[in-house]
Amino acid sequence: MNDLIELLNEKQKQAVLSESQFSLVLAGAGSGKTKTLTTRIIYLIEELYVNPRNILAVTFTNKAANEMKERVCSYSQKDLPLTVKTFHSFGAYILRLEASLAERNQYFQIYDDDDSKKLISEIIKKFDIAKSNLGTIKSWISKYKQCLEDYSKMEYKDQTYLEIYKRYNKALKDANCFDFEDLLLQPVKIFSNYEEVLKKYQRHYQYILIDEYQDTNLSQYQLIKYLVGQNNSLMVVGDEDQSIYRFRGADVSIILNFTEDFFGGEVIKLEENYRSTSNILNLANSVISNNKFRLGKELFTKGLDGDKIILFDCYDEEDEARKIISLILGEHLTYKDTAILYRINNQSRAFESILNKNKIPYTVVGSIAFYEREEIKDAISILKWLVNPQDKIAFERFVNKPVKGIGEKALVHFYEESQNFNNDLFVTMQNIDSVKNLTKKTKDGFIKIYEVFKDKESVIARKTVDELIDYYLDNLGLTEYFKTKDEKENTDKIANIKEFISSIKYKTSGLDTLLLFLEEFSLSASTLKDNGQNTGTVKLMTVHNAKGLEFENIFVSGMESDIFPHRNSIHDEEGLEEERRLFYVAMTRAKRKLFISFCNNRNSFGYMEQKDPSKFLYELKIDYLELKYLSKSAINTLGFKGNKTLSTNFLKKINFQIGDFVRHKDYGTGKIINIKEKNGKNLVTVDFLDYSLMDFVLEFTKLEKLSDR
DNA sequence: TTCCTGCAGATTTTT
DNA sequence: TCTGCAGGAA
Ligand SMILES: Nc1ncnc2c1ncn2[C@@H]1O[C@H](COP(=O)(O)OP(=O)(O)OP(=O)(O)O)[C@@H](O)[C@H]1O
Repeated sequence: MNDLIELLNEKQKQAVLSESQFSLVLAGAGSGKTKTLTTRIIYLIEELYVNPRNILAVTFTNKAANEMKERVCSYSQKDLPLTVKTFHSFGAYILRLEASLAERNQYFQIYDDDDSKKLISEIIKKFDIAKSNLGTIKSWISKYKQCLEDYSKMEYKDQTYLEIYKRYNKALKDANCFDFEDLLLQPVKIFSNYEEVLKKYQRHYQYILIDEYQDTNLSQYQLIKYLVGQNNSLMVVGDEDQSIYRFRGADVSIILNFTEDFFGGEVIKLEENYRSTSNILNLANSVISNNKFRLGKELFTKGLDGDKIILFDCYDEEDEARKIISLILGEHLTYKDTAILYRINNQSRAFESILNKNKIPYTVVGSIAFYEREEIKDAISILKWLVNPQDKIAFERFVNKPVKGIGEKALVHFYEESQNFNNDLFVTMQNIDSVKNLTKKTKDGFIKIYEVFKDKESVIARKTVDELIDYYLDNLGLTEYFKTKDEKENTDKIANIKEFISSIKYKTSGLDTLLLFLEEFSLSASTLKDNGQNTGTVKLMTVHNAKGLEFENIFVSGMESDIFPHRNSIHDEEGLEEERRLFYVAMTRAKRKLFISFCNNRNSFGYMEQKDPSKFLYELKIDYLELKYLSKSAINTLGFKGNKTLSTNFLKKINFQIGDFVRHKDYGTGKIINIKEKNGKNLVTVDFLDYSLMDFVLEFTKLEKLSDR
């Protein structure tokens, strides 16, 4: 144990050994907050002989939770029963045990945003509300739950919304489901209503530790406030400059008010950064210091200056991807130590396609796109409905697929009758004769479904999760349905299902495993596929997803106005400052090399749009920058007077040779017949099939290469 | 009442 | 480029 502690600096040690009941570690990026928290857990177990059962550690993502637990256990070299979860998975865990106190049973399922939206859209049909308001209402409801149903906190007040809210919750209850916000709200309600239950959990979790406390929202805070009783110890760590989840209700003032909320709390500040070179740190600091709403803090490193940060501009997003690739190859960056970060998910497209073309292995981290495919959602819905036959949203995904005459109206009659059977849709099918107004065809459809599921209990007991998916997709006719679709529309649905099935780790049969699988899927679908096969790949992710991570080499891409800061966040100062914090988080992920790029044009909905550099780029201090790959015009625009010349060498390296076939957006396909230098740029001559010869300045033109080498 | 097709409109960030 | 859904055919 001492060996571990000796590796820490004085401030970190102070935190690990702290005897205060409440303590806050407030420190900048890369100062070892997570490491300190983890070491403290080990210290509690190994030195203070705290029973691991009595420890609750809360992390921001499930991945971080697994890693933290893994670290603690590997130090002790055994599987310890400590609880490391996200707020949401902790909430789900409590609800699973106390479901009846929240009017559910233990088989409840968790609705994702899509499911919630479907439920809401059913409800607003009965109101005079346009479909286009669905998104607004969904976020209103989320917000209302996040602030613990405090109507005075809602900016927009509307009695109709409240009425919808009531019906929505009733529908959730009838479906025996919770939405994501419920996972926090309902435990808080339980704790406030049932004192003896609260006491039980207070006794259980004597030591509570929370990472990334700056991104806590009110319901999470209240949950902790309840859990921390007279005798509980609490340590939180965070950095107000890294608060980036305001859109989810995160409130920085919660961390700033810590010493008042938890009276007498000790505050420990870590000021030494162990992650980044000093150029990276200084550059990041030059940006974040533009924020007004911050405490301001010291952050230094004893490390090397390191390389200067390379700032470069690109013609468009594909050019950006190509340049990043040539930098990765040119600078000999190891794939696995390299991450490309971006503001919005769809920026990954260009990177993926160009990385693919160049056969560079990559992993998109935290992308849920795969799990949002029709076939995957259908498979999951079947499983969800198997354990929870009250779930209409799940039922509707497969009940009429392939078509068997069960439409909207038929379902209305069916659901009406289901109320007499405790909303159990399986039992309702069993009693299909009592459903009125069904045509013969429709009724036969229901009977068909019933036949497939009538022995579901024994099938669940017998089959593993992957076998269940296979079995029911086959029997419901979905496999056949997808096969036909694959052929007709040239999709890969069957292949996707195969891939999904093979990624399932659970290999035992039975209801318990199924429940476990579904809970993990609902809470962290995006990390499911992270199965160790991703070593040796370049990582692609949003900046939000990079929170808490570190890489040797970081590319921060798409630093353009409207994207970063995002156009929807620039209307108030707080939004803008949050975007700046996001940029700060992005830069401080880098240990050794940092690259920042932006495009002068970007495709959006098939149109090429001209782009301006992000306003944050003007805040970068030139002392820490390497501008050799930045175009002259960009140097002028950004007001960098360094006046370095553009390296033509760099661009040549990327690609084009005489003899290459290329495609131009307007002129079609052609062959490069000449390349020459002109004013420091590359002038290419292309012989187009449908046009005559054309000259282009390579740097200013989008030419797609058709053949490789 | 169900099914199919063409077209308008969409993209912030996530547990 | 992709997707959901309105509107009309069956
Ligand atoms: N005392 C130390 N000596 C050497 N390395 C350290 C020390 N403390 C932390 N580190 C290293 O510094 C890096 C950053 O640590 P950690 O991720 O815990 O920081 P953090 O404050 O949680 O960062 P962030 O807030 O940016 O997520 C890690 O690689 C960690 O191993």
